[in-house]
Amino acid sequence: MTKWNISPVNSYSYEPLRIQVYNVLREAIVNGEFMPDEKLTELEIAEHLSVSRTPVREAFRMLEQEELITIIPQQGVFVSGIKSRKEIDDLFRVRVELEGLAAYLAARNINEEQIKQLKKYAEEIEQCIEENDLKGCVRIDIAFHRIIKEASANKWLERFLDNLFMQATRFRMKSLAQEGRMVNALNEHRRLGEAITRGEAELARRYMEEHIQAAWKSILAVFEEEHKDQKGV
Amino acid sequence: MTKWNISPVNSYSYEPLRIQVYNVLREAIVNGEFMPDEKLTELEIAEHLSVSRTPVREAFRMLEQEELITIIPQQGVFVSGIKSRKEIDDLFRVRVELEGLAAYLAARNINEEQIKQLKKYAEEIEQCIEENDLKGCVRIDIAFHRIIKEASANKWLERFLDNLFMQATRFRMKSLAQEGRMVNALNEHRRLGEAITRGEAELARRYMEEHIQAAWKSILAVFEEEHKDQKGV
DNA sequence: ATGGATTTTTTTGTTGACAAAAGTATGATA
DNA sequence: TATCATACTTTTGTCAACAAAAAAATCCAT
Repeated sequence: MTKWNISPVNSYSYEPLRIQVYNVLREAIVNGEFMPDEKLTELEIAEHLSVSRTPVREAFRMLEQEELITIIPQQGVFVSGIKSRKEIDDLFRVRVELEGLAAYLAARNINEEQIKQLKKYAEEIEQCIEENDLKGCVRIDIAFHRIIKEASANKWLERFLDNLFMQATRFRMKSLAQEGRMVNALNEHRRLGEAITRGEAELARRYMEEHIQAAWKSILAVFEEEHKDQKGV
Repeated sequence: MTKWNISPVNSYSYEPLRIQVYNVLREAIVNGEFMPDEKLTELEIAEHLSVSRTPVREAFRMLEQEELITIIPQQGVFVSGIKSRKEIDDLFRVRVELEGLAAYLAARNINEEQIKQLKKYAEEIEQCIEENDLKGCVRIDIAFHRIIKEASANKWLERFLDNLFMQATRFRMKSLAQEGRMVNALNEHRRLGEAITRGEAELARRYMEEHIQAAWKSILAVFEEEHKDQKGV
């Protein structure tokens, strides 16, 4: 039973099992613990986590709405995977728009506490780059975007960005690993953070749009590289 | 047992019960069959639809991800309702952006079949206005936006717009019922449809943004009217 | 009557059992 | 050997029963 490395659920938690199972599975999918297109069977997951099928089924229904899995009735549950260039384009086309809006709103709403955090991350990421700490970079990149998302203080925007973010996560590491991408991202973050801090909303939006577009291009490059000898398969 | 007027499920359908229940409940919520903040108990819904609690529970998990209901663990399921001005603002702030993007993409992707439909709706809505047929207007307004959404051919955009659209539906009727709003909406639709048909993407985006902003203002007016003597309650 | 503790009822959370469909293996026939 | 029908296994869909928590009702003391 060591097929997967997924955290157990906590029997002493007051949270319903379905929510714990949901969290465990979401993490596992986002972190690539399950392979894309892999079939997840209720019983197997349930036994791994030592719960019955019911909470697993309910967790599946929740994950389905976020496109992390695909449920085909009477057949089963399959892990979603980004498989075509169009899917990447669809994802980033929307992300450019929504992250841009988030930056715009953040520049108008951000409070002192959040500004302080933004500055802290700016310093930390600089250090990560010096040490060539890829994982640290990814962690801070995520935190940076989270602050802006929260500062936008718009429920729908936050929800949608969460969805898109999870989908993009699998690519983030590979993208940042590219030569020069990390340093570019740092610079993009810096001027973006400054624009938000100064409350220049339209400028912040433009910088964010350019930042996401750069990430888009970078991820496409990774994708094309991975698929260059699989054309027409 | 005539508390609600909700459609029964079809025992001969091949669709799993959870999906049928989900569809029934979604329609009921969007059409205002349930009151906002009303508590839905599993057993009551199950008995109404002559199914067991299991498919009802699974339908609840699906509806939760769309914010149509709020689930509080160990307490129950409550119908969501738009209750504050900020919630309307949050909704429309994002909708302006996403509908605008949809119009932009539609102008670049739309096919002959969809153009024909767009023109058909333009004629039909004119007739509805003459006959002062409010329900017809709403129906066509929905169809009009659906065509543009589908023409955008972006999975994420379509999903998010669906979510926002459902939330806005409860207000749509009241908004269009306002003096002059129907005629304005018609004109906005017309120039928007023409821009899309001609493939003028940036123009289509601007027209759509203005159209959604007008709807926003109109809905705010309705909302303020309804709450003008409830300040500070 | 009012407030608070206690019992009763209702409702949610979880489980295991059964039915039905899909998937897999077996075997006969050409 | 390939193909098709049949039996077998696995997996999903649904249900009913039980456990535990929350909500409601009852009772008592003031």
